[in-house]
Amino acid sequence: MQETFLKEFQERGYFHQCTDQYALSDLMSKNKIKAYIGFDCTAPSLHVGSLMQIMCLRLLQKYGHQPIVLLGGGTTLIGDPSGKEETRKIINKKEIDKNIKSIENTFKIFLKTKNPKTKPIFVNNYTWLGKLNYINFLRDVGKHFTVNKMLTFDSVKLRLEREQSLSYMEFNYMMLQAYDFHELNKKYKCILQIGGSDQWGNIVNGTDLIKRKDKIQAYGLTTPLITLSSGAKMGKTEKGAIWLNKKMLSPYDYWQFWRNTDDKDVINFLKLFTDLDLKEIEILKNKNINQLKIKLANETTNMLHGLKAAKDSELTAQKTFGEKSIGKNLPVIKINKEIIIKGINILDIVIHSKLAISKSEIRRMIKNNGLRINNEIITDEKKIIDQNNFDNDNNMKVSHGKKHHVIIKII
RNA sequence: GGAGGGGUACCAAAGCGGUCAAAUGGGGCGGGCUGUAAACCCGUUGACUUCGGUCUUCGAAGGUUCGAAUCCUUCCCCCUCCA
Repeated sequence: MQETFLKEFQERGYFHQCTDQYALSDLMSKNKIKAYIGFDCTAPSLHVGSLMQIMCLRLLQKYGHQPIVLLGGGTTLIGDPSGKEETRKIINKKEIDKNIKSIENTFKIFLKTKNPKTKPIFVNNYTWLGKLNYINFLRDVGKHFTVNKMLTFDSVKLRLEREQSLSYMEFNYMMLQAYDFHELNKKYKCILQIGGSDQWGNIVNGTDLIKRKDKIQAYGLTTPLITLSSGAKMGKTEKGAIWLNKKMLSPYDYWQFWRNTDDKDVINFLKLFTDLDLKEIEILKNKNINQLKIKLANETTNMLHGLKAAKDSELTAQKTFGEKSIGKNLPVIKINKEIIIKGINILDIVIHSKLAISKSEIRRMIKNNGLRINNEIITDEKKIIDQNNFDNDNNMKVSHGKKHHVIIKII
């Protein structure tokens, strides 16, 4: 079998379902196509949960196909009920537009933008959805949908079964997404939509609509939902989402996220989230698991934040966890010289460091031996911090547990 | 519109006049073991505190009471059945 998009797609573990695998494979090995993935714009950044989709777009480029990135300015106004147990809060258009700009920048990092044949086409479905006329839409598009069938889709069925309310607005979401596909097909000859497995229903509706309305065969392809070995959903952690944006999550924290991957997930993640050759990964398998995690963290961080950020993060981690010294990529919090000369209570300086949000929390940390200054466990909540706690470079390290460290620097 | 059920901390869920800052489980955080892993064990999980206590919290606002998450009134929201 020749090297094709679909082959690597499967080998890397991106494949879940396809409307017609063989026909699509055939088409894609003979022609260069355009394929699209839609993204929600509910936040100013995507998070790791969307990374696999982004990797799919990169793979399209690798094989000479052109990705269309649909930023759902219109559909985000409605809210996709797929995979959600309850209605999301509705956000306004202004906010969405701001989010779109920010997210678009992320794509420009992940995707190659030079080659005119494969550079991503950015579209915002508000452009066409915003103009729709209700009566016309019902006549043109609505007639192709039966409520009987719509009720059988998981996004609807699950809500009904769980007795969670589903508004009429959300109920219409799948029609809008189907219409998006039709629109992109008409405008750009886009023939394939890719999405997470929870998008299957929405995608199939799109191919159906195109078939009925335009008599064109379009395809749908879905990726599996990635859950960690622990069963948790990818992308959301205790501290919040793993954002693909350095303003919202520092490169060091991003690196740490990957560094802390469960043993059982490491090889899969190398396949899913790095560009490493599959043969290379095969060889790497025998390496020390912690070396592999570092490799994974370096590759992923490099892809998003650049080589320097990846290397700095590795070095900082090495210093922090290996030598227990101070690495430069740790977050730095500044403090005024006068405050330190006077002396400041340990509780106040930890609040200042943002490692905790309340003094009670710090008292608890101290009680549980979880707070350290320069690697020394703090046992007295009345301790006063002054110049003597800082090194020659005016730095002091504050640690919350083993993993959370901050540098306090006198200015 | 009618009848019923319900809204409790991050989530689920108990409590139904004082012993309630509120059982229990999950999640989170910390500690131990280890490899910055998993599993397991232990502690902790409203805020402030001079560690004596003080303040705020059981959908919202009022009221009864020495005392309310618990009783009453009004309002808001959710669910089920009927129309």
